[in-house]
Amino acid sequence: MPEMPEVETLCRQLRNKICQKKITGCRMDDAKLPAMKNLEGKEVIAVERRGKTICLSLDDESFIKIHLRMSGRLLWVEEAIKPKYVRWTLRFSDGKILLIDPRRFATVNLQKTNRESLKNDLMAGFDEKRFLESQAKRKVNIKTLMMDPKAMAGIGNIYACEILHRSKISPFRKADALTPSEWRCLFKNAKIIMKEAIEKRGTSISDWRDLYGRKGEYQDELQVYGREAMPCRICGENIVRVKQGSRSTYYCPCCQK
DNA sequence: AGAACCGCCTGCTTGC
DNA sequence: TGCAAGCAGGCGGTTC
Repeated sequence: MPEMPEVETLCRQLRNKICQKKITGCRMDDAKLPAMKNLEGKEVIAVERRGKTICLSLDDESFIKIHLRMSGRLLWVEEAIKPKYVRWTLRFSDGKILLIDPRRFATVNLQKTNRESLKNDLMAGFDEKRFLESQAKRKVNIKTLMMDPKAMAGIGNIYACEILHRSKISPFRKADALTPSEWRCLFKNAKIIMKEAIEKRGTSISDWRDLYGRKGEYQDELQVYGREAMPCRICGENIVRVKQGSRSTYYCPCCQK
């Protein structure tokens, strides 16, 4: 499932592929998605990531917002092929972008404003002081907090598990019990892991593919996610999986306190 | 107000 | 083998 590194990978590839190009057509193939009329002739002037949202800025000051949710993918296609589960097509003169989404959770829409904040995006304008003022007193599990998009945008289940493991913090700890040095450690490792995962073009543990259909390589670096009953690469203790809310959390009971 | 829970979706895996 | 149940989970909305 696409999280920040995967969405960032797509944004970088989209930027190279469609900036300064004019849209030549748009087609919805899912009645759930809103019709987006009169896109023909508009030019894409920028591609931005805000949390896990992809923003295509157009030359008339409107924005196409794409959120891939669980199973969404974007694929650049130049030939006349038609994969399964195509929900939306955006055409350019030299090819087209397909939104492929078996589970139909992904959303696409046209907006007049770009109001997603960057202040809670770890790799953009993240404001640690502001974050701690608003979040550090909360009585939720630290892992739940990390996955709250209003608190920390872009972190999903895989990277939340990985960041906590590298920070040696138990996923059961309440946010209001973390010490200042633990928060610093968490922010630092989150940024490091995001950077490493972006360099590897994301984690293809299941169906993630980049704009050109290629797998990422960060799945080879995972320390805990998907490694239930396998030995921790740090201490050798078996990795444990538990349910937190409705989500699987993987952690090392020996390393993470 | 804040924490917990629900519903949207459907392909794939597991169990009888 | 076949079918049903269970699972994957981001996130906005609802409930407690």
